[in-house]
Amino acid sequence: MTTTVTEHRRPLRADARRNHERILEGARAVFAEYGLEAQIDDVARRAGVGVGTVYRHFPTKEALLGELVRRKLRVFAENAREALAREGQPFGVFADLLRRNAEVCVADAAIQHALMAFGQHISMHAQVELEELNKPTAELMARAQRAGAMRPDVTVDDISMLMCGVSATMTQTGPGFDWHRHLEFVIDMLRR
Amino acid sequence: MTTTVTEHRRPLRADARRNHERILEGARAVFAEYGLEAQIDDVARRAGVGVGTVYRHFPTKEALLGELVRRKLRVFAENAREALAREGQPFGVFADLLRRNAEVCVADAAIQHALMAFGQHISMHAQVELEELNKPTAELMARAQRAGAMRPDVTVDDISMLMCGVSATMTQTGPGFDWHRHLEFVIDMLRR
Amino acid sequence: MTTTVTEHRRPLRADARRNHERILEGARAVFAEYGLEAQIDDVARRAGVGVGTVYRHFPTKEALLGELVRRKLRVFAENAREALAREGQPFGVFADLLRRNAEVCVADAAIQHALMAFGQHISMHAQVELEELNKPTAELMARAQRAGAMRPDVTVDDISMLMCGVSATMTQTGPGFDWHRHLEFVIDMLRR
Amino acid sequence: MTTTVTEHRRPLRADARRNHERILEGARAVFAEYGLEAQIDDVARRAGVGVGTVYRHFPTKEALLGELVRRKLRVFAENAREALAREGQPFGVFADLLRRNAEVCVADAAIQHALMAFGQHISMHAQVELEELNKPTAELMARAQRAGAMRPDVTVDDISMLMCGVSATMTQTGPGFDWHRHLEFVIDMLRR
DNA sequence: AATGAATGAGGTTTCATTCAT
DNA sequence: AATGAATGAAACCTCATTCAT
Repeated sequence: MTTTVTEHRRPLRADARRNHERILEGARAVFAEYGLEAQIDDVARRAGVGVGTVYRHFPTKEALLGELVRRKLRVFAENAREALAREGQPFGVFADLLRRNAEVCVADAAIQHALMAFGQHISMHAQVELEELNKPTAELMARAQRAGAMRPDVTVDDISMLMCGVSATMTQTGPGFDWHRHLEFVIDMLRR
Repeated sequence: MTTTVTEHRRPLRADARRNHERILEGARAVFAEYGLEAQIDDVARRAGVGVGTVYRHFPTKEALLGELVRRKLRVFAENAREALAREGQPFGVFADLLRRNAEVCVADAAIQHALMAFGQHISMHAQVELEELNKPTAELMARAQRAGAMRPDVTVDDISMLMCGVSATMTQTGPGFDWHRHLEFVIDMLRR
Repeated sequence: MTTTVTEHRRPLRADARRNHERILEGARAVFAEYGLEAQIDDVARRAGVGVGTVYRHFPTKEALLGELVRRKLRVFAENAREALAREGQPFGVFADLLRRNAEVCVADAAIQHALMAFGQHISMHAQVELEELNKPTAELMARAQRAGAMRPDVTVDDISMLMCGVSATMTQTGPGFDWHRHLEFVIDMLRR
Repeated sequence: MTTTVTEHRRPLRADARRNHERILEGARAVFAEYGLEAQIDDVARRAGVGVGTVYRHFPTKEALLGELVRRKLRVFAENAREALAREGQPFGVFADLLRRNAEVCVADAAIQHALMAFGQHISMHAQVELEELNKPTAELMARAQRAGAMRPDVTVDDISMLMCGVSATMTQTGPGFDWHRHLEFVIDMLRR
């Protein structure tokens, strides 16, 4: 696990960095529990800091959500890089990566809401992280495609798009809605 | 295309029904334009009625969205019944139905947001409409499956789930996000 | 009991007069039940007519309340005239009148609220009825004062004022609040 | 006159307490001027604070009125305790207390409306303050009664009830309505 | 740097009154 | 004359954000 500390102009004081973490963790928790309508006050309370402190670290609610999303993307990327180092059937390795990242995702379904709600914005706020994720992902896909185990016309962007659909399922509780099943359908879509 | 007039307890007065329609149309329009954060006042203004009138017809924003969703589902169902009457390759007929309903969907992508945001609730409020849609859909699928042209393990609920994923793509504007492409992936996967 | 039909420009049609009565009775009932914040719609529903009809008969909510108050005053006056015709100890007769009118009052405590809330206005809207009440009351008081049984400095206006205090007690539910007791204190105030 | 500072869980910050006072004073003023229908926005404007601040201090209009009433009751109680320490004829001291508290009352007659309108609730929200008032009042009455200068059957609750009646007179502007006169009737009745 | 009180634009909702049917 | 749908000003309340301490 690499140290994924947010890059700031100057290095934060130890206590400031501790607060930064607590806020992010608090945000994750309350958004997961109450959805996106959770208030900044709730985040602050959960994090055990004042609202002002939250705003010192994140200029807006959107920025806070953005950071949560970016962190998630970094975890995805980290997993992808690990997969790259793994031995085994290229398609199986890739499918396992999708399964693993989906598990990461479902941990706080609220981020899904964020991903949905902010939609277009995300791609702007997380350009860098998206690329970091796409690079190893593309390589894994190329391997599977060269091995003839994956549809040759699928792209990394397609994966984002299809996984976004799986995320949508995570946030729903319709009858027969089961994201594991959705994910396996997606994996089937990619096969051969 | 049958006239899908909303069944109400008592038949509404002519002017009331006209307003009912105008409100729904206005709601569809502003939600499409500004997303779910559009306000009831906006809906009223667009519909050319007073706020009070909107509240007389729909006690809450959720109720209004619910009715929009139900209407959409009724159109889906109507299309499904028509498909049932059509001649041709069962799988092709079914795939065309999915394409056609997706087009209906994209017309006002904001309703997608509603379907996402309200998620869990919708299925409760639209139980009847969902069944009306599922009945002919299931029959179409059974035909295709009997003809050996569709995966035998797919269910109607799977279709809802997968199409919900396609809808998610409609609301996003990521790089390489293209719901037509997403839909064709789904259709390909369902084949055989 | 005299026929206390409201004087209107032209005599109302039979059904209109019936509605007039039903509205007043409905108003009395809902104001008694829900207090002054009861809505005109509630009055209409209770009366079994449309809102428009209420407004045809009473131009404003205040006018409706005014009429309710006037009716009450007319009953008071009627009771006072009856007391005038009665034999017996002048003070006792007067005290009984107060007791009887208080009972009329408590029947719908909400009118009390009206009397409180509208305060100053009432005297303007019910000038005539107030005089009709004051005339026989003054005579009864004069008798009791001549008999040396009532404080000679008490006036009719004092009675209004003191009874208004008793009414206040009716609307309260404090510990030890008992309007019967309050009334007897008032009667004691007037004695000798 | 002691400084009657509101006891709170934690001591409020200096500025918060200042606002607390300003809001209460603003409320007193606007309710006095416009009656109970004055809006929270008016209170805020008069107090020179934002609406949100009013809501932070008092979650509802009723809570605000409740506090105003409690403050008034505390002043009454303070006066009662002072009377207790005074030399002189027990009945005279008591009568003067009633006159003095009535003057306090009339200062903002609108609170009377509050006492009327909210009626039943107040007694619950001001239990403590009421007892603080009743304790010294009961002692003063006992003295006067022992001295044979006051009706022996009158209780503290009776005083509340009768003064509530006097308050009602303050809010009315009928012809001949004069609360000083009403109060003297009450005092005369209590004598002996 | 941290705190949490203050802000006030903006949202929802109500209801006396009007007006088309 | 009766109806009840429509109106919209006004009330209430919330909450992202700012700012004094």
